[in-house]
Amino acid sequence: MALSNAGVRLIWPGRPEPHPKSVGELRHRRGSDANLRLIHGDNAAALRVLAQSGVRVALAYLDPPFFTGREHTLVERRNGRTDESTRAHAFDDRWDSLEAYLESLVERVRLTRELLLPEGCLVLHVDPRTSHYLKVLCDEVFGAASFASEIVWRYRRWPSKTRNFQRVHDVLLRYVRDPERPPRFRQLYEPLAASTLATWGNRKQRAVVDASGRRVRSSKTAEATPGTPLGDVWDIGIVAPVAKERTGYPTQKPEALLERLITSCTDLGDLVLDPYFGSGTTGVVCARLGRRLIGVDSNRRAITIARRRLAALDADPVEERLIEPDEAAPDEPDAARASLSRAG
Amino acid sequence: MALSNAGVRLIWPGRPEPHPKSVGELRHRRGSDANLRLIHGDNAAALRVLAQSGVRVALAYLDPPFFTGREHTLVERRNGRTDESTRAHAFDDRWDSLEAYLESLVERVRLTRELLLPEGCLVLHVDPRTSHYLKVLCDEVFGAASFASEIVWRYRRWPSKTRNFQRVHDVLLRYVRDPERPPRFRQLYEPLAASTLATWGNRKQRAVVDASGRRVRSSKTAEATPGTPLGDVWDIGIVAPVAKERTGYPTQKPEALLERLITSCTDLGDLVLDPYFGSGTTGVVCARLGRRLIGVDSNRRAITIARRRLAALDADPVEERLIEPDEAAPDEPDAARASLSRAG
DNA sequence: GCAGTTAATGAATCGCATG
DNA sequence: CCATGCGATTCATTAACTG
Repeated sequence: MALSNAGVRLIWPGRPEPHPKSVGELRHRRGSDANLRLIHGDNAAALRVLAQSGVRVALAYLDPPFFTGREHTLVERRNGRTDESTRAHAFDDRWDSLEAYLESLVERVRLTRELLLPEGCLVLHVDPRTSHYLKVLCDEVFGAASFASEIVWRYRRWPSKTRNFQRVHDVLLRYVRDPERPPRFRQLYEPLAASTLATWGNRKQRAVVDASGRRVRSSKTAEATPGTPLGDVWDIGIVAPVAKERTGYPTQKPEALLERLITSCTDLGDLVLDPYFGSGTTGVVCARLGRRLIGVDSNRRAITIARRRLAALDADPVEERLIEPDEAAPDEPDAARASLSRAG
Repeated sequence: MALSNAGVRLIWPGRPEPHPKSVGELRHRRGSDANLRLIHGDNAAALRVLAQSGVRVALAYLDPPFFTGREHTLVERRNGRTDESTRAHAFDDRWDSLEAYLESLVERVRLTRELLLPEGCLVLHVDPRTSHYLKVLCDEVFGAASFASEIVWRYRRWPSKTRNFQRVHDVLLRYVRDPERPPRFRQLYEPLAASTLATWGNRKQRAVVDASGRRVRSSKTAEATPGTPLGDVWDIGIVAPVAKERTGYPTQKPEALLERLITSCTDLGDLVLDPYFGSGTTGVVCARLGRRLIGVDSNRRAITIARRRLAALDADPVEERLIEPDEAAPDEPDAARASLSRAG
């Protein structure tokens, strides 16, 4: 039986219907490499502008706030050391209610879906305390048949004292745009299980069937196996607190995680979208793997950190500022601008 | 912010309100060890009877059908070989709709919750395609604050050809009865990560904090570490097709999985409830670990297989037959009885 | 009737964990 | 080291409905 969720719906008092909004415009600021676009502004508004301009992406990776109820800050890092004096606002993860949080996210998911190529996919990175609500809502947006995978990212961290199992995983919900069409997918492999290796070495097995067509046994072949096809539970270390990879931006995701996702779900030259760009790990991996990118973040410092990381890879991303239709000033001077000039 | 789901509710046309039903009665059949009770009959009806008799359990493990849309069968196994000629009905996993499936399960969850000790917990073992709907519904039954863990069971299996990540995990949703009270919990440990072992060996680390109370570094201590506290992602092998552990019953769960759960969530002598008993793996582990058990299954062959497995451990479980109030015959003869007599 | 959609059936598959 | 069995796979095909 195909999983159909027709009729099952998540509701709450005052849940709004989606409705169109007027779009803003993008103003170019600096940079020369149009394969890497960083957009400073509200992501919902940016997604509307991008939709109107006809942009279509192979992969959208969304790493939104996790409903922690906290305001998250970032620290400057110089020579691998944090400088506490420069602690600044990164993003606000305080919400009036679970409903408000879900509404905000599902609106972005809905807008992002419009930007997917027919063979494209969306990956929503969340926490196992909210993933279930979001899965139900995303099933409503995409249709349950478009659900592809619940990817479990298993990491290791400093244990906390609790009368419960340590929470050591995040959840990545993957949806394809069109379930009828084979999605972009490159088969990756992981090492064989120890027991298989012990029994079979790295030789492929072949099923042996008898005259009546029933299988009787397996046999070893001369062919070497590349490993077992990659599963949906990924054991990847977090970015260690002292790692060189650290940017000082909170909730930074490891490059290995993004690399696996981008390699699996896109081809060389494909366009990747990240509406919650943060310190730009997605951008770094895209630059390294030859994928094009659009990253959006409402925080000026995030854009600056991402720009520096990309500059270190000899990339010069185009930077744009989103002008929303109701903004009075055409291109207001903002406080961060001076510091950016120094940085650039 | 504590996760509150007040106001968010899963609905569908015709979703029923829970309502009380008249209870049946249990009729004793055979067996002498009242620490192990096997009940043959509909589990919802059995849960009502148990509630009325005042039974309270420390752990309820529910392993319901996974919404596969198939009828599952079992085969006889003699000397580790399957005999195809004896293929028989095990359980029916065909449903009119997702709604019907959810309704059936959530009713059992609601009834099971009533049987939990204040410090007890319920674990619902499901599939990542339905886990999200069930989590939303269970949050409604228990309150979101009672949600303890999403446990991910990662296993290894034969890969299938698909343009997607191989699905290699199940989900176990754990809820505590009373979030205000410390639940039964025994801290288990797993081996340290390879990188930790390389740096620290098996010595415990101690956080070193400076005068201002901020942590500056860690130091090695003389104390040996028992490992890292057990996480919520469990890597446990499936029961191999040729393993001695195999019963011939479909969807059999490995003893290692139940052992970890039961050891963590119960003390010696505690009562465990399994309303979807199947071939009785929960019972085998309970008998081995000195826990008491109530297992319920509507399939006569399942009860028979479970009884045999327990007999092999020198246990003689009490077997009961549930008589529902609307049943005409007081204790009807059933076909399986003769074969059971031979077995017993 | 016929096209279109859905459900049931059959075939292919190879890594895993025993014995 | 070698033999063994198989699937809470997935994919393709056929059969059975529906309008």
